[in-house]
Amino acid sequence: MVTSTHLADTDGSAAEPRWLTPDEQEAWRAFAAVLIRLPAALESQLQRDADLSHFEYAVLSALSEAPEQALCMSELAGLANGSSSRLSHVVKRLERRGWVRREPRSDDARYTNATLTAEGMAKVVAAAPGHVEAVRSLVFDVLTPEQIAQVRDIGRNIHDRLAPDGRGDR
Amino acid sequence: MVTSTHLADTDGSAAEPRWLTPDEQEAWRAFAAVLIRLPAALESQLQRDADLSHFEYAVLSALSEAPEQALCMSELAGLANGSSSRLSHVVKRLERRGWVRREPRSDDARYTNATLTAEGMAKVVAAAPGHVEAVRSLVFDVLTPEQIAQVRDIGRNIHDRLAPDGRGDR
DNA sequence: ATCGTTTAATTGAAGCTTCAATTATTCTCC
DNA sequence: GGAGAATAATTGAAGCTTCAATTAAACGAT
Repeated sequence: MVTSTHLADTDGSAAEPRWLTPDEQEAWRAFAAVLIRLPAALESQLQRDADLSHFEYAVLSALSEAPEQALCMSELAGLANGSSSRLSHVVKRLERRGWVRREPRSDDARYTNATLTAEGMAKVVAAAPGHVEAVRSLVFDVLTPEQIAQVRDIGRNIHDRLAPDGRGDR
Repeated sequence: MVTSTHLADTDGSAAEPRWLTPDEQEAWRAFAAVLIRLPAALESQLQRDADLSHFEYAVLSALSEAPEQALCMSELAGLANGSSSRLSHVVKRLERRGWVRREPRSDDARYTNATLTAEGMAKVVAAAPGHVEAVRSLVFDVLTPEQIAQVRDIGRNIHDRLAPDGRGDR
C-alpha cells in the first residue's frame, strides 16, 4: 500500500530507506485503515446525534473534568489534542453557542481561561452516552481484556514517541 | 476524559449507558490520542517534504500498486479510505498537477478509470522513502515484534466492525 | 525604567472535506 | 423497447482546519 518496496528507487542515488517488512506492512495496512475510519465513524455519530464535531466534544469533555470546569487555552489544546489556532476558532464557536465563556486570567493576562457554562455541561451530559456507546461498540466490544491492555501499552509507546517530553503541545 | 462516569445523568430518564471501566478508560485515553496525533504527524511530514496530503499520497500509492496503475474511482476510494466525493475533488487536483489521468470505462461508462501517469509514478517514488521512514520511526521502532502482531490483530478486529461486509465503502 | 525577547492567544485567508443535490449511464422487468 | 430504479461519479456551497502573520502581555538583562 503506502509503504512498500515496489517503489524502491534502484538508481543508487540515495541511502536505501528502511522499508517495512511483510509483517510490518500487514500490520500497517490494518492499523492505517483504523486510523482513518475509526475517527470518521466517531465523528459521524457525534455529528448526527449531538450536532458536535469530535474535537468540540473533546473540548467540552475536558472542561467538564477540570477543576471548576475551567482551563486556560493552551492546557485545553493539549488535552483535546489540537493546535492552539484550531482551539481558538472552535472555542469562539462554542462561546457563540453559549456553552463556554472566556476571560483573561487575572494574575497573568496572557492566559485566557475557558469555562464551561451550565448549558455547556448539560450539552456534554446529553452527548456522552451516545458517544461512549459508539466507542464501546466499535472498539471494546471486539477486543479481549488482554487486547485492551495491549492497546493501552501500544498507545502509550507511540504517544510517547510523538510527544517525547510528556507535555501535550504541538 | 471523553467517556467517563462523571457525566452520568442521575435522573433516571434513560437506560443506563454502558460506561467504560477504568481499564478501558486508560486504554481509550492512550489510543484516542494516537488516533488524532499520529495522522497529524504523518500529514505534516508529507506536507513538508513532498507537498502532498496523506490522502493524496494514499491515492497515488494505491494506483502505483494496481495492475496497469489504474483503478476506477469507487475502488480507489475504498483503498484510500475516503468517500467518493472526497476522492473526486482530490483526483481533480491530482489531474491538474499532471499525476493522474481520468477516462470513462469503455464497457460501462458509469465507471471512471483513474490512471497514474509517469510523472505521478515519479512523484510517489520520490515521496515514499520519507513517508516510510516516518511510519517506521513513529510506529514500528517503538514496538516489539509481539506488539506488531497485536497491532495487526487489533486493527483487523476493529476494521471488520467498521466495515462488516468486507467491502471498503462508506 | 526600558528595549528586546518570549509566551499565549487570536485572526484572516487559503485550502480541504462534507453534505445534499445533480448528472449520466446502465439495469430491470413489464 | 421504454419507464423507472439503481449505480457511479461529479458538483457547489458551507463549514472546518491550517498556516503565517499579528496582537498583547510579561519577563529579563542591562
